[in-house]
Amino acid sequence: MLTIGRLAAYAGVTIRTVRHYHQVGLLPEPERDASGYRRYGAGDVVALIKIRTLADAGVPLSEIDGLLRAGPAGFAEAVQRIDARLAGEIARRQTSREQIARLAAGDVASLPPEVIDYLRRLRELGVSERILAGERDGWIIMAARWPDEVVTWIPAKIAQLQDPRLVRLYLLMSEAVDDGAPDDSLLTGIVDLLAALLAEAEWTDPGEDLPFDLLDALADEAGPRAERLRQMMRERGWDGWTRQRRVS
Amino acid sequence: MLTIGRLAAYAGVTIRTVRHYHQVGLLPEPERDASGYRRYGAGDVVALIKIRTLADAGVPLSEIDGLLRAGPAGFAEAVQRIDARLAGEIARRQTSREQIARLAAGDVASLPPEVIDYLRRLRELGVSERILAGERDGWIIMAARWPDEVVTWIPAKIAQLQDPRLVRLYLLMSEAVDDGAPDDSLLTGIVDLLAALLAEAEWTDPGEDLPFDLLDALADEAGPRAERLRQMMRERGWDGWTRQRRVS
DNA sequence: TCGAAGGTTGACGCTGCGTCAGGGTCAAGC
DNA sequence: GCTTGACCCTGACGCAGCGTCAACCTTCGA
Repeated sequence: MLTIGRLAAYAGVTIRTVRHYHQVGLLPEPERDASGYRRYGAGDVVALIKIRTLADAGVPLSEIDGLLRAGPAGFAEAVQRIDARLAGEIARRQTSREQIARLAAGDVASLPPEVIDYLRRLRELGVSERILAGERDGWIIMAARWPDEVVTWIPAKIAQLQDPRLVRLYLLMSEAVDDGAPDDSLLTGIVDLLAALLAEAEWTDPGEDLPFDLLDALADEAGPRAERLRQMMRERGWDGWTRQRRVS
Repeated sequence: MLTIGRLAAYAGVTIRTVRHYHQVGLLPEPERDASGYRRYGAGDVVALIKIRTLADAGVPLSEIDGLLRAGPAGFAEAVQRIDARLAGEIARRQTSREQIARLAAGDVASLPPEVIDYLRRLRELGVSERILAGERDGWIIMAARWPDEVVTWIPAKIAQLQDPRLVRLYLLMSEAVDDGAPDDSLLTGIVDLLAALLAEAEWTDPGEDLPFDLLDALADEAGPRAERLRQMMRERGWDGWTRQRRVS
């Protein structure tokens, strides 16, 4: 006759595990001795080992009882199911590993390499890190919702960078955000340039259902200076950030 | 300004998930409007997407906050840790798959192939399934505790099967357990044969710390007939099942 | 004005035990 | 007979990451 501790030791589990199996009905409660101790027999050792064998193989406890009672056919079928589940879990973790590998390479929010490349170009042009962070946030939102489309927008964005006036705009804005207290002439220069570019060409509109309001809000959240610029633009008849429209 | 539902939709998560992140402090609670609704900004969308990116990559929620605040070095180190954890989980599940593959082939309690082979030989000799089940249970106990040693005992066991008297003993016992009410002459024959074999040669003793008492108990749990046999053996001066000793 | 759709807090459920609290029991040495 | 240490008992919370009620309030469109 065995105590619960010796039983557990034979099967290589903890006492708590044995009691848990009693609780869920996986292992029947044995007789008690006069002092209330559980007393086990050799058959319990075998039963417990069988349970552990299946549990170690990844079978959920809730299915083990059925498996032990199943015939060869049911057993084989259940084994199939469990193997498929394990395979799925492995696959999920493998994609996770690829994901975090990409995260380690890029930044914290896995963007497609094309976007990463576009951001790199901006940085090389001397655009401020603050502006870059805002750009990246915008792309993060877009990439989350349209992961396949964003990469198709990139060539046009890169082509736009050929225009030295746009580059100059970016640099002026960089100066504005990095300078503690930019004078009004800088802001005026930005607005002039922006208005000129807008007047010249309608921006290519990549789609109607895109969350421009959200991206605009993102820009506005950058701080009071952004709002000031927006106000100045509105005075010249333009509204919005990511899709400017003529107003008034 | 976004409601919780729209925020959740942007990030591709459920409302419950967003609230959970608030609860654990992963995402800061936003302002409320007059009616108590949470109002989110675009920055929250970005923050939530970043969180989900890491969570989808298998990062535990408790580590995500630290990761988002970490510098490149800390980030890389954390990524290393998480990747190692994922690799471990994958490895565990792969061994699980191998395990259940073996279970599907053999029986419910993965025994080493040598033992499976030994049991197959017994079955081919015509030994009863009931006896076989008992034998298998015994081997299960042994294999659980001495997985490496059991395979070394098998050759001797197989060699013993060359003795036609031992085979005959097995068959007589099979008859005894399968027959509803075996007559005493059958039991006497078993005891005679067993005593003769014992008298002739000491069984090879595979080790001192083996749980003979447990195996004996296992045999006894087979039912009253086993106890009867043991009693008859004791009358002839032998005790125990798996390691018989002379008594008196 | 009404109903559907969306929001609020609070709480339990799931897996497989680990761990703590607050005891009783057994065997051995003094 | 007493202490000590190793066991055993029940009961209950905790863990990760939400899903899923329940019971109620708000907003919006017809």
